[in-house]
Amino acid sequence: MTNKGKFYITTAIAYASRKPHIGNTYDVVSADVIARYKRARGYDVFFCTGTDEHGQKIENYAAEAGISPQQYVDNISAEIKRICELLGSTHTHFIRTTDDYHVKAVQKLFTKLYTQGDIYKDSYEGWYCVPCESFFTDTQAKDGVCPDCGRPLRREKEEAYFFKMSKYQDKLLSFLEQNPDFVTPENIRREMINNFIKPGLQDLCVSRSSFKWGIPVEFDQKHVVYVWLDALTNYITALGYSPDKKDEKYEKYWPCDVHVIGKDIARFHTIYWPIFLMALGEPLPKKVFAHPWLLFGNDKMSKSKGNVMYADDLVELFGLDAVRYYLASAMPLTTDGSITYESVISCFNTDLANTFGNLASRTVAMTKKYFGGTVPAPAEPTEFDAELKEAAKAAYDGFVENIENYRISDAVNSAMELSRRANKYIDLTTPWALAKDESQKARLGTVIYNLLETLRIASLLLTPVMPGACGKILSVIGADGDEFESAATFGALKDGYTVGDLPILFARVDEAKMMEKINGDK
RNA sequence: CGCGGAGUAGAGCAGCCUGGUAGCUCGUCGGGCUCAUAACCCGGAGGUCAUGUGGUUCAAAUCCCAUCUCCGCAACCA
Repeated sequence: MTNKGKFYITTAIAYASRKPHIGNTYDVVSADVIARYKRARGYDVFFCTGTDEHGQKIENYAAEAGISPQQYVDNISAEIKRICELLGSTHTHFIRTTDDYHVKAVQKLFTKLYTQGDIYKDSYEGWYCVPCESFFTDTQAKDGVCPDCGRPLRREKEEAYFFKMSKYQDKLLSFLEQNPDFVTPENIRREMINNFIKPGLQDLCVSRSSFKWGIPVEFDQKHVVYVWLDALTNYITALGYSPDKKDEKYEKYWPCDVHVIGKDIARFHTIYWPIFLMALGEPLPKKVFAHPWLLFGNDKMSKSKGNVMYADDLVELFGLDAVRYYLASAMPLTTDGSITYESVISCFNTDLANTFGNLASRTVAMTKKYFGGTVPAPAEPTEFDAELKEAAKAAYDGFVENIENYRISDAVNSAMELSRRANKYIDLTTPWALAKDESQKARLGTVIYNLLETLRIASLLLTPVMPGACGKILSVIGADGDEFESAATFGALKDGYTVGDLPILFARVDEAKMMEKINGDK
């Protein structure tokens, strides 16, 4: 496989305050699908995810739990890491903002920005809740009470360091105007330009002195670095970046090819992050992919609504491949996606059990029944064969085109479309009828070969999404070493191989029974 | 008030940029097949594409304008 160069992909780091629900993990799954795909194409992939572990909220939660903030984030971070692994994430690095190398790099970079005049000392003013020890914005505090505890807020001031956003505003605007592809989807870019940049950027508060749980400012120890200068810089510190020395890894992988994030933090990634990098004199990332949210039905998932779904439960009920498939296929590009147990069951039965799993099952079964399990060599093609080959080509092209543009659900659907087409091919060619006529043996061989080959192609395409099931199929039909790009060529499957046993990959789910089980567990 | 989306068959979505017989999945009704996980295949029914019987055009879901409804953002909560 030829090396196509490097590919650096990141997810947003998860805030280590609470256990994440399935919607929070979409980042990781979608980034993992892309990372696996890129690796399969021959890229040297660096895939980074991790946890954001500082801040007032964590300090408060730790105090409630009666443990130190460090103990608290150790627990949550381990839990988040476990969930990433449970979901099959193939990240190459898991960063924690409490990691020593990150802390040191952030301190140095803060000092550098201060020394060069991008950071200055002033005071921060906002609505403050004394019991919660938290500041809130005007919109958050619109009723004059704390959005967390409901008690009255009061106007407070504290000393803080600020970053001069205004200084880089024009540069950022022209960058965004000249790089319309920087943000996907495009509407986010318009929103940022119109709402924030054109009216004039406010300087950003980058330190706090009202709480302690954060990275101390080197030259002014009563301050800790506040949020974004700590969190966003993970993308470069993970590669060993520090203002005074750039690691070899940094030189190799930066700039980032794509930051996968939720749309809610688009502002920080398309405005503050590029500006921080400009100030540091480093190249900007190539793309920010801001995906929509995964809603429960039509509602935002929240504990108080009792509609939260977790990765653990879904994987236990449906299996890893199915959960990944659902997430990859159910998320539209610009509007929010939706998940319910019913929709997962329906997707599972329709796409995975009936269409894809059953295609694999019947194809392998016919190979055994008609050819003793040996992959037959193809003979003279007919028009049905040509149509199937065209469909395979279209599936490959569609998959690649879509995934390269981060249209993951469209990519998945391209592959599934091929499976549907193959099921139709079986009806058109009626192999069971051919089998009754000895003179049709060669024709039957061609049909079975074409089906196995189609199965190989569909499986290769879907491997980044469902590595388990697809890997199993490929190994059973003797194609487990095949490169992704061989899916572009119909006929790459070698004949003469004896197929193995294929277990039921996706056993149909009885919706009523499954719902009973789910509701019983609650 | 501002900014960004969305409004297309019972449900979920695509199509809109680059106008030209309204498409996909599920569901539903009818038929076919038996290799397969009661799966698979074919066909039917079902939409005045939010509204304005608005503008541009030979032609508009697609471009323009106005209105209505829903959602998100509105800057220091990640």
